[in-house]
Amino acid sequence: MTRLLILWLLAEGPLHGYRIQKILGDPGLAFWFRVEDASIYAMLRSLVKQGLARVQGEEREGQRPSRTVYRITPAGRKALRSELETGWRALEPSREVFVAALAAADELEAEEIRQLLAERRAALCARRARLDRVARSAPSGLLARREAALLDAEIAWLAREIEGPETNQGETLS
Amino acid sequence: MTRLLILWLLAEGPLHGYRIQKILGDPGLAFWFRVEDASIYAMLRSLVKQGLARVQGEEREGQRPSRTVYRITPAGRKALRSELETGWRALEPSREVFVAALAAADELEAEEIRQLLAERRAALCARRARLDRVARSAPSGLLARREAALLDAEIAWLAREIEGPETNQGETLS
DNA sequence: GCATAAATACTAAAATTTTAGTATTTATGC
DNA sequence: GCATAAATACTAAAATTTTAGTATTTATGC
Repeated sequence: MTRLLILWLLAEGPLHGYRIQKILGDPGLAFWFRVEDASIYAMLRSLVKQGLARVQGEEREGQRPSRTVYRITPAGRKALRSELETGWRALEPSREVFVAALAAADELEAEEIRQLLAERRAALCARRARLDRVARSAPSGLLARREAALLDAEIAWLAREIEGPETNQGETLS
Repeated sequence: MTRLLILWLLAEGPLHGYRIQKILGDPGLAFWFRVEDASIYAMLRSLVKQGLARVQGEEREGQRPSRTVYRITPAGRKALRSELETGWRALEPSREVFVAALAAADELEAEEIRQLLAERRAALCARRARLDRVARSAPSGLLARREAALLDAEIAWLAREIEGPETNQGETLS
């Protein structure tokens, strides 16, 4: 994912690692992605090693440390296209810890679970409210509309789990 | 996530790596998680290193290679509890390549996008059908009901994106 | 004007995940 | 009965991600 994001940014013009840090840290993008600073630099080195990017040169502003500027290569553009196609088609299993925690629900008691689900609902509602504020600066409307649909669905599901066992007639929480 | 899953399985009794492989490979679990074989062995070594598990001994069946059996330690049980609590609370940004690909939608043309979205809808519908078959053997009902809610929401969203631009009056696809 | 905090531009090492195997043993088809 | 495929139980190395920094420069508060 980091690879795809960085190739995508480089496709629009040469950049240095720190600039990429700032771009990905902007609320419009950080809402969706979390890429550690160190991963950016590691990925840039890896792209160069694979011939997908190359060092364009060094830049310096005032007395600040100098910055290494990277530029995408033609091979990098091809790689971006192919990563995009596989990315669009990818149906990956979730890597969320929350999903693993749900699987292990039998380790917790029903009341504890209800409490944690309520906490999650509050957190998701907060994220939903933030989404409305960030949607305008989203890199793509598709992304924002999908996120809204998924958040609404999960919030509705949580409400059913928290309040619903009676209406679900007799279904247990785990 | 691998850490949480393996601690969870070990909490129910001593296991060898290959057994964990088989358990996680069972359709009931593999539907939700994808853990590479090699990660299991690496994680077991890491758990031992951190004192969360220990080697109980070697087992051997017939002429097959011997298996190293691991057992959770009290520290491991504590770690499981704490991973569970943080896992339940975790609100992680997605690591799906698809999301990055959506962000980079501007690299593709509208017609190409429509095509890819249709493919995804088909793939999600297939997964939705499989879910109905697997739900019974899910490690927790919470997991299955959440997945159903999210899949339905994404399928509905895709339908809107694919067919809807006219009804969305003038909204563009990206 | 001086102390403290924040920003700048990174790196090194550890942890984890992925890719690509290995070498043997048992099952299966003809 | 023999060849081939599949299962068993893993390992090594590369790629990637995370954690925890570094050393300087500029901004901010009093």
